[in-house]
Amino acid sequence: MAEAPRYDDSLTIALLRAREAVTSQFRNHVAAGGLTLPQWRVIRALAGGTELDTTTLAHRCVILAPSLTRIIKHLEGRGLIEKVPARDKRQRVVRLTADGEAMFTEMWVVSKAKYAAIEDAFGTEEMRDLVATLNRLRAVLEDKS
Amino acid sequence: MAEAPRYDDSLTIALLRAREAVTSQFRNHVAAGGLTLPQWRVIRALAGGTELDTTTLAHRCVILAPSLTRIIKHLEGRGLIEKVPARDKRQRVVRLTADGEAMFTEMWVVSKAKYAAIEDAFGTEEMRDLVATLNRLRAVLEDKS
DNA sequence: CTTAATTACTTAACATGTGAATTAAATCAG
DNA sequence: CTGATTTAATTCACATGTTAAGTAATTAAG
Repeated sequence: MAEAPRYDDSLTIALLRAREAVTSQFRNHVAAGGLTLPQWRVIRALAGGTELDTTTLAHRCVILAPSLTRIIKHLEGRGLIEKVPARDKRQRVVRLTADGEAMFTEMWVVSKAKYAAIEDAFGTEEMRDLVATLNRLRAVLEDKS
Repeated sequence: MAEAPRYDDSLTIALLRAREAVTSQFRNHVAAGGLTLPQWRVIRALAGGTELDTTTLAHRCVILAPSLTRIIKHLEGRGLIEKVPARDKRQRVVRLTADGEAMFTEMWVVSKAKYAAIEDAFGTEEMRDLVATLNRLRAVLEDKS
């Protein structure tokens, strides 16, 4: 009979749960603005007049290309982002519209406060350490490949 | 003009990337067995003759109920899990079939080795600390609610 | 015992995750 | 300059994430 593996101690499960715990702190807020969390990540990445192509945007927001195609279409339809002509005509470069910047500015106030509250509850130094540890884990795994 | 927020230092992004880095170590392996990662989590949770209702299973595997409904239907159709009569007729209690146990046993060998390799590359103690930290983060956030 | 409230799960609708195949544009070899 | 290769996005097909609504069974209130 196969041993019944511990599961609560699993790194995979711990990461899933932690991610859910953190993102759920923001989900209601961005939903009140009619956005999903992936959509909000895109808005945030473009804030402040930043112009980005799809590949860079996908990487920064941790969204796969097919999903990003749909999200861009959606946000463009809502008038929150717009295309920018690019030298390389294969690329789709986008930026926030004035409405998009306004949406970001309005949401960012509360979003930043929520992030600060998490930092406050968990510990500023502990949080910085955790992010560093997570990035180191990623670096180690990417080297293995 | 809104300040352009740092993004690589974001806890949310770090968690997303770390989760992706870890799960991607297993995705190809379970895909070779015709399974997705959520499906594999279900199989694993039921390994060793464990019988579980949908709610408990959903919690342990970090899968939402509607997704689990579909996954159970899928795995049952493949003959890897089966229903168990329950006193409470609202509940759906399931367990692995003989085929399901065989599938788990076969996949678990490699899966366990891959997990050990991660532990080896990242550090046993560091990994235990990381899991503990992630669980503490979750506890802190759940208290805030 | 009967009905209201609760619980466990399912269904529905839409958004995203994921891998494979496609299309269009840029780059490269000859 | 031409054809082969590579690159950037998109499209397709299917699985899961997410919320809200719906159904059936249990429990609780009277």
